[in-house]
Amino acid sequence: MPVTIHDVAKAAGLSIATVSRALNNTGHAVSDEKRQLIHELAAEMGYQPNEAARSLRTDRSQIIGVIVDDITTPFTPIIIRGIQDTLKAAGYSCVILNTDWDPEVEKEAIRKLAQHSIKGIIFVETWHRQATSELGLNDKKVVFVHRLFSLPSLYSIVPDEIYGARLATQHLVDLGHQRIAYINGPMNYYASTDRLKGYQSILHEAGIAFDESLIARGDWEVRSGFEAALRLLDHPERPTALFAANDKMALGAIYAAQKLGLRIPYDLAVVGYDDTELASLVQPMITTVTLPCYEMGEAAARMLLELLAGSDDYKEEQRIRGELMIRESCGAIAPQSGRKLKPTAIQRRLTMMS
Amino acid sequence: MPVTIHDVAKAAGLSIATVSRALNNTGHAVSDEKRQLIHELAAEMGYQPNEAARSLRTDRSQIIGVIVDDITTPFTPIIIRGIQDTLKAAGYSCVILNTDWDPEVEKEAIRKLAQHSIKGIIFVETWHRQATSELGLNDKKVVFVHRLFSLPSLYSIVPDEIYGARLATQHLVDLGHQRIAYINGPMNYYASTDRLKGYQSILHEAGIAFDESLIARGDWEVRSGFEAALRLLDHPERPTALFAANDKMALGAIYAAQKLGLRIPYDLAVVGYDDTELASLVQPMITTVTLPCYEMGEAAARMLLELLAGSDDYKEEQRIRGELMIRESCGAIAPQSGRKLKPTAIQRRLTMMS
DNA sequence: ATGAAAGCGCTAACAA
DNA sequence: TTGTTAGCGCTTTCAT
Repeated sequence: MPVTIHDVAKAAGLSIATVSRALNNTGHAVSDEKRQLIHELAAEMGYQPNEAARSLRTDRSQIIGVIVDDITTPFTPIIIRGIQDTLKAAGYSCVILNTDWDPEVEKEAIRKLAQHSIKGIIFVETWHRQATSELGLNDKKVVFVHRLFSLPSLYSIVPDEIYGARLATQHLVDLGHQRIAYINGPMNYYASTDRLKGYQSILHEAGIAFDESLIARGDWEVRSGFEAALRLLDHPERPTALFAANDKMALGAIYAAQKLGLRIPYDLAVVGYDDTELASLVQPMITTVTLPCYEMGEAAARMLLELLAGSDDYKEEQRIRGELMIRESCGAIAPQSGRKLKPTAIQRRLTMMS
Repeated sequence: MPVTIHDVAKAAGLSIATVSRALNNTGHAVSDEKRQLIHELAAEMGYQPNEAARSLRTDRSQIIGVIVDDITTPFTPIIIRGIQDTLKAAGYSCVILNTDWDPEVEKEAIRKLAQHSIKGIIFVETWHRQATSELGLNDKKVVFVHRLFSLPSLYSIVPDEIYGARLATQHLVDLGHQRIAYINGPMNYYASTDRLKGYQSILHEAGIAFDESLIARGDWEVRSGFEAALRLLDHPERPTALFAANDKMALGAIYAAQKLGLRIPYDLAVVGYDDTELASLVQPMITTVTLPCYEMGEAAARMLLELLAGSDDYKEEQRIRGELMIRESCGAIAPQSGRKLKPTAIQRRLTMMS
């Protein structure tokens, strides 16, 4: 039988009201003496306030719902960690619900959360965003992270795809490349359209004419990168560099180049995107741009915390920047590039392996 | 203002008790007519029972706590999905808490869960198992999944490592290999000791003498597999096959072989373990044994459900079997192996790529 | 500064 | 078959 506030009150010879006040650091005055006594007793007796009773009474819990579409992607768990760490520091816990891209399951999840006098909800990569307006969720605070398809919206955190693509492309330009091919992802992803924009903007700034024939489209998978690169490298004026919209397609491109007898990075420099584990595991290790998942999670949690704290100004969509991870596939650390960068731990490891 | 049971009762012209009984399918009799009316009304009004009130009253919630050590491994999210899908079908939701291998955080997590009249807890890969006995968790049902270091115990679900290693080794033996090297993981993992046992048992059954000089140890990372294989392949009687205790080390071994000018799988057949995404992404694609994460999650959830249903017989540790994924690195599908297997979709894809 | 008491929404024992 | 009611453990007015 768990110890209740009554047990503590009895032990202290005080009323439950006083115990509650002492323990909750409410504004209400409690003499230091009794407060101290109560705290000691509570700790000693192992008193754990019953959260169900507390939230029944106050209609607020310290729980945030996190609804994710797919917990098995490489990105989602990291976003969750960012959210959880930030929220934990503020005294909240998370209920994580996985919807598996099923709008019905998502509705059900929202219903579940609504039952629990949840304070707010963070949607991760959620498809069925329209959920907000439905389901009497109006009063709850809602934040979105990592929008994949839907329109830009208030209260959301997304990666700065344009910036990331600019980083990648600029790096290739800095390395002296003029003919830079680009393998894009499927059309309906923001990651595709924005990364293309970033690529184009750097080309423009560098005074390099945009060449449609240097663009191909894949479906994020290795295979599609392989096939796209095969076509791209068949170009009469073969590109000397290639930027792929994700690491898997970059890997496919590397395989294609190797099949054609081209050496990476000497005959073709390759840069990927996402910085998935893959990028630092394969040979050559892939230079890539990080998707700042952890930071996105943090930002989402912070935004929700602000909302919860009563800040009622509209929150604009917030873009989080990733960074360039220079590794082997781009040639930046190869001796003949003319530039010697201080090798990172990963780069040193690589050197020893090859 | 959310609609309560009182609102429904008033609308139906009945007492709240009747509404409660109708909605909860309790044993208590309710006339079909009123039951129907109540259900319609509840749906129409969007009635959501307040879970806090319900669990305050009944001291039981439909929530299961899932405590994981590291949500960012490739395995944990899949285990979670297995747990969640199974539990959801039984009407439970999960609270997922990530401890980041910190025993203090774990204690805190358990405390948090205890406050919420949680029904049971599933620990995933948890280091600090001793938690069970502490913290007044005695009355709660607890199940463990994927023990990494601790002793075998009741109420736990683990992968059948010995079986998996037997699968891998037998495959190599079937392919005609006699000198099969093995790269093990760190000593303190069950995955290491048991996979070694499986390897040895097949050798024994095949009448192949165990040769200590064919064994090396890595730390699960690519680099260690690379170095281990370099040593192993330097053997006067070079092994013709190599089994690595995980996919990353298998990849390292492949790199080592390639560096030595050996062709995979012709000069060296390689089999990995875990079936991480990596295994089907690299060239050559790695033959490997699956770690049945989803099934382990399912089994854990089922075990907890049984416990919750009142089954009070002790549950022995349950071992879940993975399966062999035949791909390129072992030579089983190469023409000169003398055996032609029906290629899987993945294998077909691979053929097209090489 | 402290206590008494109401009541959050619900379930279940008891009455009718 | 239905209704009345106590009370789960807590916070928070209102008294004192």
